[in-house]
Amino acid sequence: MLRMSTLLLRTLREDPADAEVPSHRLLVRAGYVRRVAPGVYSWLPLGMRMLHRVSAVVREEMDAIGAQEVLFPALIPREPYEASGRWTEYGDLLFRLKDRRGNDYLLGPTHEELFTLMVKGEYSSYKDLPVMLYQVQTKYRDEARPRAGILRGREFVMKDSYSFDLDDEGLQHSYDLHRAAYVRIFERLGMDYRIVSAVSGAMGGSASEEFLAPAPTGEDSFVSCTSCDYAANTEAVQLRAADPVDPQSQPAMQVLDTPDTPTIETLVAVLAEQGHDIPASGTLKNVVVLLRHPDGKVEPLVVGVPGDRAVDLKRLEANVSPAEVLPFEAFDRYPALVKGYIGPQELAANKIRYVVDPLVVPGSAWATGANEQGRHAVSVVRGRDFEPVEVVPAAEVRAGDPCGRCGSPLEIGRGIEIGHIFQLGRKYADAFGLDVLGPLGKPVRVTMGSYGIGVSRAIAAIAEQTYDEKGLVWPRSVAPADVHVVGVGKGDHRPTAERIAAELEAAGLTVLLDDRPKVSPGVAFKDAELLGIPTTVVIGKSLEDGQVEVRDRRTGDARLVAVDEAVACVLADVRPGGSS
RNA sequence: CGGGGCGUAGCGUAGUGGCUAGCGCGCCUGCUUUGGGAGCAGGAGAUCGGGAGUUCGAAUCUCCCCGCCCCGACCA
Repeated sequence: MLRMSTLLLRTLREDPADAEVPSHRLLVRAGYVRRVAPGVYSWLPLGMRMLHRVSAVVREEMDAIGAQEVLFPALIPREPYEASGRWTEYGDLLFRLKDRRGNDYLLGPTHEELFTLMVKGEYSSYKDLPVMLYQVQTKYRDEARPRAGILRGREFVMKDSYSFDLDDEGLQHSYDLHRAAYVRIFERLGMDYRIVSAVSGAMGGSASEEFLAPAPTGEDSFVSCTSCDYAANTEAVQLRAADPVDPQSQPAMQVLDTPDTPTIETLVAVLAEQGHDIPASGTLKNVVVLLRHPDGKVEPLVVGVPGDRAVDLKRLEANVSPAEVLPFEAFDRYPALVKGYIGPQELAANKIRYVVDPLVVPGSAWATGANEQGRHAVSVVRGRDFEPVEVVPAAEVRAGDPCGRCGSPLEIGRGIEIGHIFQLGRKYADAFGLDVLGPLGKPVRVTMGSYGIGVSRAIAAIAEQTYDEKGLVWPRSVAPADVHVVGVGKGDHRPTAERIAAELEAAGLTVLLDDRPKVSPGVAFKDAELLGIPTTVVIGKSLEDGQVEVRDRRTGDARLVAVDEAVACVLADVRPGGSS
């Protein structure tokens, strides 16, 4: 039994000044977590219980698909990450440290390397596969900007698992098992979630899906179709583009004097004055970014998008991964790039890479820069006047854009990434030479999948989805206790509260008992609401009539029941099916 | 990395050169109170982020440093 008289818990009457998002504010106020450093939090007893409960759900479902739990160190020597290339690829995101002898170590951001090495070290036959391993462990990432409390921390608890298969078919099977397990996990956690297509990103590999918890404070934006079941991270979305046009059917390119038109807005106005009625969506905006490749090489990249849209840098970066996108400023070193008047016509001749968004379809005609100060060109046609080296989705996606699958309008939402599953392929198997001997006596290169759930983040995400103006409102499956027993007033209220609490505990429930001496009813009620335990039993003035009150935190519903029926009544609420 | 804001007790804050740094919450002692963040009385708790400087006198002015929070990472 959790007794509030002795529980390490102090609720705050006021919001902490440094917390903005609801989950952060409430988890601190309700005494679940405390900040130790930016993005680094301590978990107090109630928060710790939640970590345990969420982890338990995750473990049960992972075990159920046959995954085996292991535990790797968080403190890892440099060598494995050197071998995979991530010692450099991860850049500043990696926490690095040295031991007393000057040897390099890191705090693990994810553990592909060590899992791969473990399988390589223990297994050597195709008969050993497939195998799935997982751990629940603390991860470290030196985020540029930790934010929102435990939603994006630099230290966080993650379940990561990895599958090892002989072939693509096996990988698909392992992936499907994980996907189904994740569905069960997030259902059991009582979360609202969406499965969206994702870009596999820096990890390499092919199929990839994210589990997003829709919430206004989420950092990811995703689109979902209003008529079919297509949903995707905005970075990965495929829009329906217009059909290609025959370039020869377009009028000839024409260069115009357009003084003082460094922006799309000014350009459209000046073109209109000159009799060219071209909307912003008919202009071609050419944005220069700096691309940094994994080998350290840096080059400018010009990206063409319709002028009425911004370049979505996250989407661009996701689609040029593993290269990194940086702001470009060195116009003085590239005279071919005339700031404000860039057009794609001469970029190839100047050996500058030019890519376009799929919205810039083959044969389409555009008004764009003429690569001279104060001049633009109209009827500049893809496939005749310029040709991109590649088509890269990079334009901002807007609500109402056509679904790539069915053409219906898309809607946009924000979500918190709580899970990510993807088919890694052989990147790490190649890096470490992970082979097993096949049935024909020849080595077979193993193929891998990688699957993660943010355990601590899930707690914050649940808070974001369920809180109300009074405080936290936990789903039963993760709440730090099943029932909160509050005894207020004098006389025999307290002994009765003790008795009911003991009976509830004997029935197998986790009970939080407010047995603090001398707290006023108001304080006890406010705290109960702030803490968010799903059911509260109030033993108070109605005891004179032989009744106690059973409250539902989520609905606010309160019922008076006879003292003798209180335990049965609570049990019926906590375990609706009557099972244990 | 850029921009903005902020550092005063465990938490929230007041205090623009002048006496012993004030208030609320929380905490301790006593009495009263007990269905919606109780009352009275007494108390503990602060190197005012750090350093240097100006001054008879600095939380307050100057300089440097450190830390934190938020926003932005592009608009050609």
